[in-house]
Amino acid sequence: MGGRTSKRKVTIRDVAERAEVSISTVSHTFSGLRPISRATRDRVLKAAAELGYEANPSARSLRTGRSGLVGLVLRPRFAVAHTRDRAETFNRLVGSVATEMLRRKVGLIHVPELDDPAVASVPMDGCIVAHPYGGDSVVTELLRRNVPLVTIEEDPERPELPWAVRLDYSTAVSGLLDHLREQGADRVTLFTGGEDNAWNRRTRETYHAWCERHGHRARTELLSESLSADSAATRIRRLLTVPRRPDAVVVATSDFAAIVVQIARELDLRVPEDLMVAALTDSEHSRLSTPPITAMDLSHEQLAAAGVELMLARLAGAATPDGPVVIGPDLRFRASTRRDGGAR
Amino acid sequence: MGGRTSKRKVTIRDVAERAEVSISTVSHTFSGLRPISRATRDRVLKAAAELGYEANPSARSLRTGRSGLVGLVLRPRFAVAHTRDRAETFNRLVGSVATEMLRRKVGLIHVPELDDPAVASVPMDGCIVAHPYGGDSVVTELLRRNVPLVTIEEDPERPELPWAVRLDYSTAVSGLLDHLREQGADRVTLFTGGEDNAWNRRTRETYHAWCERHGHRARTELLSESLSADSAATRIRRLLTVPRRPDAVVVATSDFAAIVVQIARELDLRVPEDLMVAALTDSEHSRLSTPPITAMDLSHEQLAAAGVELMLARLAGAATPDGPVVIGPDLRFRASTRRDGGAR
DNA sequence: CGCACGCGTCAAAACCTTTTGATGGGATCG
DNA sequence: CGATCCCATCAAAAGGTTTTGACGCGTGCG
Repeated sequence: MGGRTSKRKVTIRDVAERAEVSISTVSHTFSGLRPISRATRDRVLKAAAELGYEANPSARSLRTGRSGLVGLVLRPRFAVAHTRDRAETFNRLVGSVATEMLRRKVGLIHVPELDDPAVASVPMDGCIVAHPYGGDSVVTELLRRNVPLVTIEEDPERPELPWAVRLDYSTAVSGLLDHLREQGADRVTLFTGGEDNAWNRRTRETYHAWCERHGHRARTELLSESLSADSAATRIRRLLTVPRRPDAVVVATSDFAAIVVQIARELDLRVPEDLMVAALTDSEHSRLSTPPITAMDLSHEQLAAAGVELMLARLAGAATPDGPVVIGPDLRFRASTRRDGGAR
Repeated sequence: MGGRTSKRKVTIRDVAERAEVSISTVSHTFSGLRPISRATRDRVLKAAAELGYEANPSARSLRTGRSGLVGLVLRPRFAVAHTRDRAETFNRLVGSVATEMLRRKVGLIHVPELDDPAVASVPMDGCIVAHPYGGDSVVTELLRRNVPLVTIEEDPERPELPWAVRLDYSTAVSGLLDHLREQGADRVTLFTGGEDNAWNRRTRETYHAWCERHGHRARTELLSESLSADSAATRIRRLLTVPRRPDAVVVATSDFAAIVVQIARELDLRVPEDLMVAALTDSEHSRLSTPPITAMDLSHEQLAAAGVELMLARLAGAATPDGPVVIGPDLRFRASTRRDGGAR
């Protein structure tokens, strides 16, 4: 290496010396907080450019108390999940939050760990928590630390937090159930997920309310997200060979919905004629299945955009909103629920 | 709010006062750099817990010169791309880097902007640059700043940088061309992308080398990634209605490959009998098309895993490797190139 | 002519850590 | 008993920035 690139970083002091001004003058030149004469400014700018000066971000945020960075925590640690369904959800969520942040030129940090003292904590001005659990410990911790918080989907135990974006499950899930009924379904069973988050809770609630409203006998089965494909298949097979089996199932995850379709074929049940299948989240599984599976798309992109906007507004000092921003999930009607052949 | 949560953050000084020890003793208690007696340690730990002390990350990294964070820059600003193809690529890449970093409990920062002085720079110990352009300006800047750098895919103008992960296009693309030839293709045209990155360069080079090796007349057409679907369609239509039109096309992006299939149908060309189609990147477009399109999968997950591992090794002080880590892309043979009906 | 004020600049404080040389006391060894 | 060493702790420096009170000088106004 040439002697050109020395190990030591160039600091504001180096610039000041070279421009023959004080340190504070250099700072003011960049911040514009105090007026600087034209001549001095030019000298400082020239010196800074020649030296390749770049303010040390740690020193800056130590002083100002702000880092210009926003944290992101994904609650179900999708990362450890190995199913393609969850990977797609994770990727879409992370990708769209990142896209939104990049567009606004604010740095985004994936927070590795909040509790573990062995893991260095990160300098963030605020934190977005996506898909918190009920009474989520990460939310608790962030509240304790006074870190401005925005949640994507609510913490079901903290409906009072107004800085949140949430999906309107009530309308969408009712719409889906209405559709199944219209298509002739009589015994709709819900295969719900086991994680305690808004998605599972609200869809379940809506299902029960809808059943009550329509005098439909509510029937739910637990199909934990953590099941392997094989265990899920075994369990599904059992659930479909029961007396008075359902003629329509709404499955939480779309990979399990695809398995339902597969098992149905195995059992010589035609989809949708003998069994309709719908999923409460959309992914390539539902789209590539034969027949393609009706699904509720969780609008991750819209959730992310609204969440980021909310966070930046909050950091900019906006007033506390009255309540969460509400986004409508999109229903994607496909062949797995259309007995009439797709007129809709 | 109760007076419990005061605005001021609790610092190491508060802990020291409460535990009636010096500041340095508190620091040593946590770092373990110097021995601390059992009694004192307990007192300090208790005080810290009661106060909810958390070291200020900025102050820490100012002092130590390390932040424990790794930056990530995606080079083609996929973010501004609106095609689903690019969104999927972006999501997969970002998602798998994030997954890999979370698994290792190191914070990851999406770097919003490196050149723009108006955008605050970020505290990172190293930076991963994915899919750099030839002579990439971001790479230049990072080298100038002495930031430890790892690239995912090489900067084509800087083949000498050993801290890199790259794909072995030579084998994969040759394999794809061999396959087309086996299936009876005689006039293979390459529809290449316009961006100057390793993917476009290396695939083009391999194509030309392969043509030379087999006495095949090389024919390439530029199909810029930035074209809208409509403009791409127009251009593709023209390219397929030329005298002595190709009987196989290898298309850079999979969304354009899907358009090729569509136009072929429009022109009454059967795929693959009259025209074979393959893509140099895989996405839902290629999988959902009818017929499904043969594609080269860019193994983003493997690239990400290797890139992250390389970065952490570098930060941990590993020796400079001899050369880039090489990953093999996966060929996904599908109906769009199988005249023999899928025996492979 | 005297006073107030605005402008451009400077010096110093503050932000919170980690690191390191120094210190004092007790144990160990010759 | 004196010299040596180790252990636990402390005080102070250093890291690079932003912010703010102060200062000197010229200008405008009464």
